[in-house]
Amino acid sequence: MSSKRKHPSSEGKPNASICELLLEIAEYEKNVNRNIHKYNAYRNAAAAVAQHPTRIESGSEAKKLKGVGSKISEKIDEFIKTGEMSKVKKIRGDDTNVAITGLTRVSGIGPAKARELVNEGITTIEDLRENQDKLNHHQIIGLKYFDEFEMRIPRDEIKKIEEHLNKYITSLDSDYLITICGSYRRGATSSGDVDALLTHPSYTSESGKHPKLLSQVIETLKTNGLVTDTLSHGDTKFMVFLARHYQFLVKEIFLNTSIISTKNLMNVICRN
DNA sequence: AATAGGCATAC
DNA sequence: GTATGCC
Repeated sequence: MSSKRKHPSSEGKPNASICELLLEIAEYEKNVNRNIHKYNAYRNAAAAVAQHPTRIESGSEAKKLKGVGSKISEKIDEFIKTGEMSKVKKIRGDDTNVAITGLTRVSGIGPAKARELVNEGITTIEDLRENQDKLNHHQIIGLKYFDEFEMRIPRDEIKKIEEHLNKYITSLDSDYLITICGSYRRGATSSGDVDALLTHPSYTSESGKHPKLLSQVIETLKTNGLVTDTLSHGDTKFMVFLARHYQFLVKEIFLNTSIISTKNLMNVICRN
């Protein structure tokens, strides 16, 4: 009897390294070459490879998978024989690719903005700090909290955030309810951000929009020091940074939080 | 694993 | 108003 327990490294994902390399090429095609079709092709191939239950032994074996054609199977073959893909080696050494990928780490900067900046000679985060006039509000906040944005948020801390959010919004109206969704709701032990759903029994999609209500909520969270910066703010959805004070107030960290509408709720809840 | 839709911005 | 980028 082979163990019931999974062996994540060997048994679980036998082709993980091939998969990762294909995804790296996919990102390159999207971000640098604006080639969404090649991007999709590499993503499809990576998904097929990831799904394959046994270790792929040759390019021709890979080619049998739906989504893996001649070019990608050649790359897989090269990897199996030499331990690397020359294409990946090349894109890792491509200055433009490195710059674009780096700038994309800033919240609010996607491939299009990153390309634009690189074309102007702005290639690093340091360059960005000198050229904030080229950024919109969201991107400036993304740069300001660059490090905080990349932090993971432990589950038990999100639980505390949920309590704080509920405490403050119920002081506005006791019928408000905050529910944390996203990866937290799916049981993750840590999350990249906090997705919060705000509901109230009297304010539904049937009862029309209530643009003032969301403004009140944000105002309250600001007054209590929980919200420090606003990235976007509409009638039904807003994105903010939340401040969380560590013990002794030695350190503050900021969390990217989006408060989502009932429509988006379906997106958040349905992915499992 | 992939997608949907709200908000910001430029035109 | 419409299109695009971003999350």
